[in-house]
Amino acid sequence: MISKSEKTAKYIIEKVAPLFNQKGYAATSMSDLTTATGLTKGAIYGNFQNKEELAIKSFNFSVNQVLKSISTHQNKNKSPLQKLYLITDFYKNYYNFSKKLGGCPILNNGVDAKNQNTNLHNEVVLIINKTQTNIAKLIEQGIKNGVIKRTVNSKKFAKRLYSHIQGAVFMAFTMNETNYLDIAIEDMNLIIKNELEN
Amino acid sequence: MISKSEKTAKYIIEKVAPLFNQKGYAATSMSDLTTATGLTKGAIYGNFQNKEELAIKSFNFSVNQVLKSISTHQNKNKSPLQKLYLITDFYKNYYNFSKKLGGCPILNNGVDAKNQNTNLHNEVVLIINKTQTNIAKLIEQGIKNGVIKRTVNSKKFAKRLYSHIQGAVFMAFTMNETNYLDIAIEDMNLIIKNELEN
DNA sequence: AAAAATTTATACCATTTGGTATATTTGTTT
DNA sequence: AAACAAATATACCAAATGGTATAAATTTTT
Repeated sequence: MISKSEKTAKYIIEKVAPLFNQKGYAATSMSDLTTATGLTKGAIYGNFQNKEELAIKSFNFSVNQVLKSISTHQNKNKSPLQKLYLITDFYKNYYNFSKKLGGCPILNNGVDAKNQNTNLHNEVVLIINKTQTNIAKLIEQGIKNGVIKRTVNSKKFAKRLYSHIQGAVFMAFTMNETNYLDIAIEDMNLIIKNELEN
Repeated sequence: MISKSEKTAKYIIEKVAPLFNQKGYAATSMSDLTTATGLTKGAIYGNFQNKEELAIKSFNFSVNQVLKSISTHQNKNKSPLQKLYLITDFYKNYYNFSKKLGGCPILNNGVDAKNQNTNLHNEVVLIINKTQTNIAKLIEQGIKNGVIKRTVNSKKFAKRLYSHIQGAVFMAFTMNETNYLDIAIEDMNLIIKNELEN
């Protein structure tokens, strides 16, 4: 059975996550949160210990939106190599997708939390490591299956891919130009084709 | 003759720029600024209209530190192609270099100002456009000199290079791992060699 | 439906926020 | 050195900050 507070806790996070994502931890005030939810401080502090806990759960909520969507997208193909192409393909629409979340949660919280909120920052690092590990695993699978060159350094490639994508995400958002994503995707697809494929 | 206030204005900016860069505009309070400078609000508001003006001037100060350093580095060679290599080479030490500034001002303010401070964000866009134009000009010079392939799209390449670098800067800082920069530099150098050089 | 437990709203707290008016100090001219 | 101007410090402002104690309302259990 789902309790009342579990429901409202979820409701609060949904309403509040885009705000934290846009404005950052410190710049998002309690009054921002009450107006966004239409609830009072009592309701918020009744469901979360403090602002930080809410911010971290909001970040994880936003990130999970992204991860779930990537995962769904990747289910279109079973080949690890094609799953890699589906990652770059996912980011074709990432500007519009993440705009609904208030921007890319990894980028925004990575920068915002860096010198402000250690716990939140650790959360970001965790997610990045997790994602990179997943990419590396795909490559190792591809190597096993014989579709990816045995010489490829899986961890290094994961870093390359992630770094490349996040750079394009940053540029797309600050310059308000989705073109940056297209360019990076083109780049990555070529790299996968030329350097990975057997 | 340099006036007293010009001196202190400069002093304030120097002391305050890293703070704004680290914490962001909204999260940097006036009391942060007074403690960092050892001055009072009176002194600060006597030299700057408001927090925003100081933040923008601080950003430009930080960015100029970067631009001047790149420029000096580039003076080591006159060939436009070599000047491109000197850009990627500059970023080899960018982690330690920009750490002194409180992080990469472009990255930090690009993300922070995006949904918070339009004027500051416009400043970031201006600098990025300026830098990309400079890169594009180098390529066009290289084409004229016959060292760079005539087929290269200078503006597109500038975007690629900038995006690639900023991605590595983001990853290096959030993951606290300079390795990301090395990987991106290796990548870019190869791209320059394989796609640009005649 | 009554009682108990949970959840939300209200009213408050000390502290801090960006900003200003004015007094005091400092530097510059005469 | 006196008079003037410029720059800095002090004292203040209303509004907003994150957070809490408690009262009121709502669920849940009996």
